[in-house]
Amino acid sequence: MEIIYFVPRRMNKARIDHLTRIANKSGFFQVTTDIKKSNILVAQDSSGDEVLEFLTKNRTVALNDVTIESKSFRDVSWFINCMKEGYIVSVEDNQKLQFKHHLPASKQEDGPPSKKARIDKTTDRIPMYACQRSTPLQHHNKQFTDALEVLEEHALYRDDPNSEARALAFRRGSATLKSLPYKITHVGQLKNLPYIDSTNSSKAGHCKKIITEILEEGFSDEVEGVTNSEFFKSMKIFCGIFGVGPSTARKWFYDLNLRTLEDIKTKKLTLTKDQTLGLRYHEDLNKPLLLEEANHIAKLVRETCTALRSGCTVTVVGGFRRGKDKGHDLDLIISHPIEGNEEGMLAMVLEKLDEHFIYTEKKASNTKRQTSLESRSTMDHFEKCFSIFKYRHEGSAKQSQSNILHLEGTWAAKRVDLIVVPKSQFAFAVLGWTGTKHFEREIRRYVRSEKKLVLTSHGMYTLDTNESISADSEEEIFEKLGLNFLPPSERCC
DNA sequence: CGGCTTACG
DNA sequence: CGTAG
DNA sequence: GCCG
Repeated sequence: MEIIYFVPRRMNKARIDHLTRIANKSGFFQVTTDIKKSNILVAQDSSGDEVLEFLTKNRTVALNDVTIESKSFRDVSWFINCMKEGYIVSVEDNQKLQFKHHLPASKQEDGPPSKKARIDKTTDRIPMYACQRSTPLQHHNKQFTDALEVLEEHALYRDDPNSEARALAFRRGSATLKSLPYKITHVGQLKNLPYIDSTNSSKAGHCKKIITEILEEGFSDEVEGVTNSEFFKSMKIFCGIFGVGPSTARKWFYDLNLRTLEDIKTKKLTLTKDQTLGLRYHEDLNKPLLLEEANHIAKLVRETCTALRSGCTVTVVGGFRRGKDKGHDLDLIISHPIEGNEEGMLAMVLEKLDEHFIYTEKKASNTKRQTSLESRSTMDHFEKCFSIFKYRHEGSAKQSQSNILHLEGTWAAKRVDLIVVPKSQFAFAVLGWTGTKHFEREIRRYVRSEKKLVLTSHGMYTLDTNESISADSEEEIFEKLGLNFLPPSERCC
């Protein structure tokens, strides 16, 4: 049983009464108004120094009764977390109240999340575009971003003409929080955050309401309601099928009253080719692709490519390039240091690895395949391929898994995307296929509206005259766009 | 109130 | 309408 | 839904 004292600084009586009530009901907290009897002080929007100053100024306590050594000083977000989890959770570093003279002792380092370049020096505000900010994979506000992304997903499912734009707004709010190098612990910290706290409007927007709700209650009624709704759950299942998007899923839900994966499988529906395969391999395709498996496939493709044409490069892009250790697919860019030497590689590699591919959906590219007559007519010039790859599991000899025996010939279907590009487009393809999806939208929006240029995964062009702007590396593209370079691991918005 | 990434089948 | 970052 |  922890004895806690709520510091009545920046918390009104009603708030403290409420917290006291839920604490005393918890079974693991006892609230006291006698600070000397407490072992944990809980405060809001305050540093440790501010708490000490407040207590002494209000003569709540004699100086020696409360010291840094004798009590634990914690932010109210820790308390809220405990109430949410139903037990006393460990204190995160950013929930320990800070004392200036203790600074050098513990924390100058804050772990993986990067702290660099987050405030625009001229506007004193976090930059508007996610491509101007560092966004690490691991961040401090998952509780809030998960909630906002549920609303984003829900908006995409809804049949409202403005729903895509609303979904985008939720994603932008989420992306702002992911870029913060600290955890949000009180509403005051939301001030001026792009896509969360409007500078103009005085009334709280939707994103801000959700975050506030979670700060105060530990959860959001609206988000919980959406998550548990039959509509959301069914739409999530349906859209989890390769080849099925919101439109098809809505028809199944509303017109045919279907709800579960079983409904889809048993009902004889008219399915597209993608959907048929999406259903057939649903279990495999919805199991995560592990980094080790991805590297194995990449190695096979790389060896095949270099054998076909020496000098060929095969680059892992997508989520794995950003540093993820699992993903839903593998994205590979095939290229060659000599312009033109990449031509025909996709067809060759698909033929060579024919028995590894269950399904291949090939796509051409047009953009500036110049002088339409000669190169256009010549052939099936495909340069993109979305495939389902037959991944054979490795050595069944391993004894490590007690009962699970990997039989020889056991395999799983995995999504693999192959993209072939000439050297001149390589940097743009790498930038365009490394993601995230939101990062791509943001950098393209920035390029168009701030630089009057158009950015695609093939190149960059002036908006008015359509002149091409070349680049040989991602760094060069960022540089030409006036952006600080962000390594892939900091594009996780 | 307009705009919201871009390109492929 | 669906796919991709 | 949020921004200019």
